[in-house]
This record gives sequence, C-alpha cells and structure tokens, in this order.
Amino acid sequence: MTLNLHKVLFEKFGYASFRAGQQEIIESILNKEDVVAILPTGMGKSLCYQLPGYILPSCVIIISPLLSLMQDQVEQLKKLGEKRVVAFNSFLTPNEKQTLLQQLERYKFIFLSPEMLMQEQVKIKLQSMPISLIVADEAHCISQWGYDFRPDYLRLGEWLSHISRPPILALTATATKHVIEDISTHLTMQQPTLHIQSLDRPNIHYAAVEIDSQENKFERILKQIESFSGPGIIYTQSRRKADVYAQKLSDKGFRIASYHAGMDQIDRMFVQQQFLNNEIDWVCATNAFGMGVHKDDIRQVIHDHIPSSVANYAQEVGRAGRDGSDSLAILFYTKDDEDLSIFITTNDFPDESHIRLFDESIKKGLNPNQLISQGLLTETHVRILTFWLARKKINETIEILQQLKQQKVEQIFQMKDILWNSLCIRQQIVEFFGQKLNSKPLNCCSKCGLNIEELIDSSKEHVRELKLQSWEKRISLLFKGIE
DNA sequence: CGCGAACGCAGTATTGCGTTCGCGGTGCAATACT
Repeated sequence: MTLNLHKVLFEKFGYASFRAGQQEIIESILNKEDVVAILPTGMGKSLCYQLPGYILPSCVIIISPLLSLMQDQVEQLKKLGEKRVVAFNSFLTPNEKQTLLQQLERYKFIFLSPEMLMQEQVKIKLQSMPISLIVADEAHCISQWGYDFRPDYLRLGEWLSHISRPPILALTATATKHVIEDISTHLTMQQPTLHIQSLDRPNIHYAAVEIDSQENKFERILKQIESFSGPGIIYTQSRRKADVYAQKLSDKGFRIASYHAGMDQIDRMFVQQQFLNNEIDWVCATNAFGMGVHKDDIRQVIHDHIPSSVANYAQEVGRAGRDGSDSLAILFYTKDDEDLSIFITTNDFPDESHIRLFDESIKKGLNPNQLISQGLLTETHVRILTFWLARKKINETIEILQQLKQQKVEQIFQMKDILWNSLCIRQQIVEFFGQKLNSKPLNCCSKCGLNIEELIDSSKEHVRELKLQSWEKRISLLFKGIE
C-alpha cells in the first residue's frame, strides 16, 4: 500500500515524498474511514483527495464554498493533465448544465457548492451514481456560515442520507473542538478519524499595536508598509475604507488594489490574478479576500481593526508566509473598534419581529419574497428563517437566533482579549484551538518582544535561498516533462 | 450604535455651528436587461 501511494504521488504529482500528515490522511480514506483533517495553510490539503481519487474506482465530489476556489482547483488539476474534472456551478448556461448532468459519471473530480447540491435534479443524479469519496473543502464554513448565512451547509446531513454514502473527508486549516463537532454532526460522521497537525506557524510573527485614534491608523499603516515590505494584505472592516486606503496608497506610489464583495466578479478575479503574478504588491480588502489565494510569499498581513473572531483572525494571518520565510502579522486597533465589529456581525440577524413577520406571512400562504421587496426582510433573513422555521417552533427559533447572536459578540470579546491582555499572542491562538505550544521562535510576538529590523533581514535572506531552490525544482520538473 | 459627510442657516465672511442622513462583511444561484 505504502509503495503504491508513493508511486502515484510521483507519477501523478511529481513529488518524491509526502508532506506532514498527508500520507496518514490518505491511508485513512482508502481504509474507508470518515476523516476530519486539520492542516495549516499551505500544507497541501488538496493532494489529500486528489491522490485517493486516482486509486478509488468512482468519482470524488468536492463541496466547495466559493466559485473562484472551484475554478482554481479545476485549473490546477487540468495542469496536472487531468481531463475528467469539472465545476458544476452557475457559470454554466442552462444548456451546458443539462448536458453535463447527463454525462456526469464520466468525471473523476466534480466540484459543487452546497447550494447546487440541494437542487432536485442534482440530488437525483448523484443518487444514481457511484461515488467513492465526498470532500468538504474549507469545512469550517459549515460552522462559520451555516447557521446564519448559508443554511445549505446545514442541510448537508439530510442530503447525505439520500445517497449511498461513501467515506467523507473534511478539510480545514482552523477548527476548534467545537467546530470539529459541528463538522462531524452535519456531515453525519459517526466516529471520524482526526488528523490534526500543529496549527502554529513559527515563521509568522505577531504584533498588536494600539492606536490612539481612528484617524492615525492610516499614517501608521503607511509607515508600516514603507518599513517592512510586501507582498501583503491589508484587511479593513468596510468596503469603502478598502477603496479609500487603496486609493491613498496608490497615490503614494504603491502598487495596490482594493478587493471586496461590492466589486464585479471579473474585477475581483483580475485583482487576485495581479496579486498572484506580482503585478501588484498589496491588496487592501475586506474579509472577502483570501480563501483560495495560493500565494506563497506574502510577507505581511495588516489589520486595520479587530477581527470578528479568533478563527477569522487565524485564517487571515495564516495567509502569510506559506513559503516558510519570516512574515509579519500586525494589527492596529483602537479601543472603540469593537463597537463597529459587534454592529456588523449582529446587525444582519433576524430579531423577534422579523421572525414573527415571516411566520405570519407563511401561515397566510404569502410569498416571503414580497417582504424582501417591501424592504421588511433581507434575502439572508428569508434564507435563514426558511431553514429554521421548517425545523423548529417559532419560540425555539427566536431563542436559537438570540443565542447565535450572543455567540458572535462573545467571539469578538475573545479576540479582543487576546490582543489586549499581556500574554503571548501565538500561545493564545494555539491554545484557542485546543493545542499546546511547544516552543516559541525568536521575535515571537509584540508581547514576548519583537525586533522588526531583525525580521526584515532574515526574511530577505530566506527569500534569496528560496529563489535558488525553486530554480532547481523548475529544472527538475522540466526534465520530468521531457521524459 | 457611532462616525463622517452633507446640508442648512446666518447674513456680509468664504467660516462656524447644529442637524440630518447614510453607511457599516462574508456567497450562492437565477433573472432581467443590454
């Protein structure tokens, strides 16, 4: 078995050895176990389902949260020479969809959103097909988005009960014990095998800096990107601020663009591509930016606010330093940041009046979409309430949503506490995810003592080494291609 | 909730002040229109 795996690894992917955790995960999958795998960003998660795909007899279904992520992975597989790969999503025309649906079993790797999986004709088709493996990519989304944003994530359990259920693999970079439980519940896992790598990223150095006023934040960020270079991401809390900062920094001569959900899909893809191609050095973005951005040499992640949870923070800073070289995660906060964070994360929640309004309109047989066009409810409200009121009584729904809202507020306080107290940031993050930190790197974080000058030197040195390495690697791949 | 921009007013300057208004994250799919 082991020999066989290495053979496939080399022949299909061109690697001589596995990275930490990969082999164990793949062996569990081939052993027909349900698996929850937690691998830090950049540790080769996709290989964990791609390789078994070549060994297992039938297809692999990958549930993916973002269209851009699907497109990326499809392209990646195509580059490896795989033709039997497809993303079944709304980029397809109705005709293309019908055609594809009729010949879906021809494909080896099929990417879908949870929303698409819930569609009746997709359900029926997948019921009739042999499936070897189901993968939940970025599985923390089940917990993070399912309850109050994209309820189709919570419908996966019901969906799974209607197909001949193969083993399931859940992949993520960040999950607490609670999130792991959520994942296994909603993916109907009985006793999943856990493969958990250390979440600590020793080459990421943390800093939290208090700023006396909102107005001074920009000047401080400017100073920051002048002294410790990019490429990097600046996270802001609003779309407008992302645009304003990007404009101001662009005027100062930085190669930068903004990125947020208010932009066209095309523009967003363009910015991401420019960043990956080193045509710009900075992206100033809301939390819309990041998932699926496979850029290895991100040197800085700057925050202009307090993130809405430790999990979000870990995801965002985790995008730095995938190449292993020293990187900086620096966060600027003012004491009043939390007010806006609380407002933004809880504002969308349907309250009791929304819930009763929705319930009454359903009982009267009215279409809830009317309430949207009257401006009484948002689309998200309707989606969330449709989900909960179909499963819970009205009073239970009110209570559940109130609790969820309260949890959101608590998550902000947890984040704030990590920044404000005097303890090591790294240690607190690692412990938040239920792990133990064995050792701290030099220049660990702003609370342990951080010398940014030293970081700049060492990061330059490491980048130089890496460029040499990748040159050798490129040559070896070239020869492989000729053979 | 809390901030900043825009507005309105006074009334003889190109500013000052109080008030109102608008804004504030994350995505899918499908539809309508060019």
